[in-house]
Amino acid sequence: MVTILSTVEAQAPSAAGPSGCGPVPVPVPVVAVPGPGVAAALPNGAPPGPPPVADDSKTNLIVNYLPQSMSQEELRSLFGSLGDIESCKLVRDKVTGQSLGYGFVNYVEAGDADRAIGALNGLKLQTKTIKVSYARPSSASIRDANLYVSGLPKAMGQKEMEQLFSQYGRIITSRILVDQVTGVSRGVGFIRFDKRVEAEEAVRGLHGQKPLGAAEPITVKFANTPGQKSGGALLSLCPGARRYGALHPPPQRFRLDNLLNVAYGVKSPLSLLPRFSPLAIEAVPALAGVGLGTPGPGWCIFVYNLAPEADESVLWQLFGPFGAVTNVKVIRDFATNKCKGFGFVTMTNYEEAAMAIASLNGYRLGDRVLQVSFKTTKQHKA
DNA sequence: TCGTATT
Repeated sequence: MVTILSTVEAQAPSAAGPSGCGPVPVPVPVVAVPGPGVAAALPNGAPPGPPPVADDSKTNLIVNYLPQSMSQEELRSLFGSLGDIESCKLVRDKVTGQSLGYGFVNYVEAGDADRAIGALNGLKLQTKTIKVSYARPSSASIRDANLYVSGLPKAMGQKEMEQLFSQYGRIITSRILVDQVTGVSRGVGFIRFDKRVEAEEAVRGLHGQKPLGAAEPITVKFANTPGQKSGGALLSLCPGARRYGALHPPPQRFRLDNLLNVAYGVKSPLSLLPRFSPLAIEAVPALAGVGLGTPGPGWCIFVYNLAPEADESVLWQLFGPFGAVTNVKVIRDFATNKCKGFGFVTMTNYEEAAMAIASLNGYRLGDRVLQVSFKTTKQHKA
């Protein structure tokens, strides 16, 4: 484990991840670094060129679309399974302390950052699909670059909207809101530009304009910032409610086939899943975190019949969709570093853990059938 | 008709 160090501020310029939402292929961004124009020696004899700013453009990741309940420690646990972490920060609301749903992970090694993108981008955690990409260098010029667009033709898709806006700058993300039932566009979307000046230009150029063939003009304005409310009464401040847990949203109805096929590309019909009931013996709320499971809060789950190549990200992918996962561990042979066939997962909430066990026990992962259960306590091991 | 991407 690595001690948390202060985040390095300065970064060399780099490209950001691709535009678009959700799990998308992440090309390794390479952008030429605009160097200083002059290379003259300094009076003090110091070497010419830029000051020795730390270049974390290849180690520092931004993680978006994190579940609301995910803590910084869980973020560290998730990404720490891929390599040593230099720093890790979950961004929170200054007033309430609530997660803003994104964070930064800076690895020691660039190769680990690259692997983390490959392993964790698109990971499903509860209701979210996280996005992992290289962080752009922090700068005031990239803030407040998010636009709200309404009045879009219902037939306009994300791609078309991007085409419309891309003439004004580089698009970081875009989204069109759709009716949850019908899936039809609500005519409302968001465009985040790389630079605020690009967004400003887009407002000037597109607000009140009619897209090609459209009947109505579109509205283009800056989107609300996270602090602003959009509708109902403002939630009362809850200074003490920084820790999730008690007020966890109920588990969703999971589509295992979707959730797991995305992660593994395997076919596994729900009909193959065992359906034993998650027994009630240990289901005494007051006893959560004791008895079964580990020291520390949560429910420890034993996972057996993992492949030798299994790593922590596999366990995150398997259990993350079911609810709050605080820790995962693959047990490896010391000499070979291969998985010894089993591992452990800690989940915060009993109901979610029980659902994960009920769903994943007997699940076929590749050519293996997993055995999943609550970890049994081996007492008195001195 | 406003989900949450720059520490």
